Amino acid sequence: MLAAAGELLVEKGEAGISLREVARRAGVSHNAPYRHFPDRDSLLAALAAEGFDELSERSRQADELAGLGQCYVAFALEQPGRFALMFSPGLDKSRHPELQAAALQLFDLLREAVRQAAPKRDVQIATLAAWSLVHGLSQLLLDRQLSETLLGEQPADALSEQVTRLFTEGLG
Amino acid sequence: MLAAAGELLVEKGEAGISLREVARRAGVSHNAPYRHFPDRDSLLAALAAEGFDELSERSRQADELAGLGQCYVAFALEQPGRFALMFSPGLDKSRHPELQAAALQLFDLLREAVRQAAPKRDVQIATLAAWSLVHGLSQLLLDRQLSETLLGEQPADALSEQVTRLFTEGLG
DNA sequence: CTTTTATGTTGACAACGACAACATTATGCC
DNA sequence: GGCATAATGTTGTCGTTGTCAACATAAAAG
Repeated sequence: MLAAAGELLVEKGEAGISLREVARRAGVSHNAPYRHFPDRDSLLAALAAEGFDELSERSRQADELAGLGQCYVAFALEQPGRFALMFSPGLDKSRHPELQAAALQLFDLLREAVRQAAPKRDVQIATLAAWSLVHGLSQLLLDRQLSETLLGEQPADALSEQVTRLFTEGLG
Repeated sequence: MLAAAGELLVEKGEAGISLREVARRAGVSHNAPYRHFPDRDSLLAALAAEGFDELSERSRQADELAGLGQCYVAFALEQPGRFALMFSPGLDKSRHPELQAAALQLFDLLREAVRQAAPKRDVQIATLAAWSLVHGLSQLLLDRQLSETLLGEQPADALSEQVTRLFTEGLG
């Protein structure tokens, strides 16, 4: 189920995921998914949680704060549909505890990296700022219409590097 | 139509907007909306464009860069549904030129404010960073599950003030 | 006054999420 | 082995939705 839904997510985005099409791709009847997920939102939540887990896994392999930021932006650009789903306002994290847990795990990682990079700063504020920066940057880069007109032709990873450097310089 | 859709947006969010319910609230038949919008996405695009226009209007009344950032975050918190819609990944801005224009107008405003606040910086990078910061901050604050656990009890506007100040200090 | 245009209506269709009832398979226990 | 229980899959159905087509009406233009 999750594999089929993942394909759909890549092909058509969040709105293109229907339980019936998932079932069709999995080669089962139109109601089989209900034996694994109580409703459509729960399937989406599981997909989103997968995303948080994968991003956490990748983040663990980045050593410093700047690398973690690059990691974040790179993930968003590689898997735009998954990224959008992870922060979809329609998905109420409070009703899907395993999704909430997966998200918090990622943010704990980020907080630790910030703590190590800027021990003198208020960790709360600095973490908030760091996350805001990489998350907002990802969103802007994904919004291709805006990025093309607003930000010339530079490749995305160059931009993300410059922005994150501007930030880490400001911290020190 | 737009008024009825706006109500629905506030009450149930983007996913809760159906053309038929909009028609119902407007007191017309289920297909009347198609005389004004070719499809559902076009109605959403018009709603989103309204949001960009309103935010641009407000931003014009803020004088300095920091105030503009506060303005952005405040708007997102006041009208979460509208804000989410404005940046909904499902809405292809390239297929709705008036939406794209409304969005670009807002970003031009931001760029001018950045140019004035930090004349020595690379305007492109600084604007990108500034937008990323306020946008990401808005998203994090809207994601209540994350904000409650990650950021203690501080009121949102206090957080946004501290974060924007951290950023403007870093610029100078 | 007539023609065109804007707007609204009715009816239909396929797809969807969700529910209920039933069938099948697997698993654990004796 | 054999049987009970849970897990999983299926068929059928309902209400809702987006969208299309055909038709009706009102407003505006000539």
